Amino acid sequence: MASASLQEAVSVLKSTNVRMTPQRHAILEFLHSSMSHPTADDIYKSLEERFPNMSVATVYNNLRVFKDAGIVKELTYGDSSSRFDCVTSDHYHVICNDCGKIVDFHYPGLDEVETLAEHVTGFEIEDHRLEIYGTCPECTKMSKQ
Amino acid sequence: MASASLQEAVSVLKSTNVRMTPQRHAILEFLHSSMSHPTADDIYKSLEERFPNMSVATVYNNLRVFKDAGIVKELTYGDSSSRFDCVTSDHYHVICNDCGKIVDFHYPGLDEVETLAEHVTGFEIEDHRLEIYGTCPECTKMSKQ
DNA sequence: AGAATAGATTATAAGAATTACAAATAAAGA
DNA sequence: TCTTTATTTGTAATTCTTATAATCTATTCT
Repeated sequence: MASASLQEAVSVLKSTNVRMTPQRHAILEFLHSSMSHPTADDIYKSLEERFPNMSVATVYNNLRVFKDAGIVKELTYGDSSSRFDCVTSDHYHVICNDCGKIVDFHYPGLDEVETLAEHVTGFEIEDHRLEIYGTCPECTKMSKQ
Repeated sequence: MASASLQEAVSVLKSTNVRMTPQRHAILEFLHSSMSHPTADDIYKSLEERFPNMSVATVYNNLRVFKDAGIVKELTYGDSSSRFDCVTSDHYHVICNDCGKIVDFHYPGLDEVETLAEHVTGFEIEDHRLEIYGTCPECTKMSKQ
């Protein structure tokens, strides 16, 4: 299942003038296999063994390429590093305010909101971002002790 | 109307053990008068004349104090600076992918999403963030020329 | 009011994340 | 295979944000 969406991502890239390099493939592979919404540095470190000479710049460059191609999303968090998530199915993120854990949350896309925003603001809407914040069960338990 | 919500913010702060200083008042004042979701640096620069000796650290410190008190929200954007928005009524943001313009968009709160997320994930949900991305009318016009 | 206490500000320096740049390298099509 | 052009690399630089310690100011207690 991971390999299917990975193949899809690869073919999306091929359809533009983006070349497939071993580094790119490895980054995509890691993103698709990982359920943990890794940071750029996570990716860099995880590929250190296979690509001892790879530069951090390569990771950032390619994440931007993937973002522009629409196959990867960036989740930003003020001071701390961004996290990256491959676009697979419609899902949102529930994030713990205490420990930072990110849990996927499946919910139908908010098309209605996009449509209304389009009418009200005159923008050509392309996308939206929804995140839900709270305290995860583990941290709740901790704080009650 | 700006002064009413400003007064409210001030009294929220007073109810905790947060002291009201001239700098804090000025930062709050600017946030409430500004419709532009300023960055920390915008705030710093705008108060340069009135407070020639104010430190950038003071701006950041106090924005954090305000965030913790729940009267200010931070909007984060990966590489670029965070923007800050005073919490007034229920509204979301529509953001232009080209020029970065931020437009307020009034929409009823997504309570239903929060409730469902709570049930599905077991989190104690506190909050959510929704942003809608697209191209503003001006940038759309530009690109069609 | 005056002294003590706790909180706030300032200035600077450090830290971390991300990008810019130029040279070297490698992919894809002719 | 050869050529063109995208990509990688390594490093330096930039930018945003925070840590720290000294100074200052507001509040509390007597």
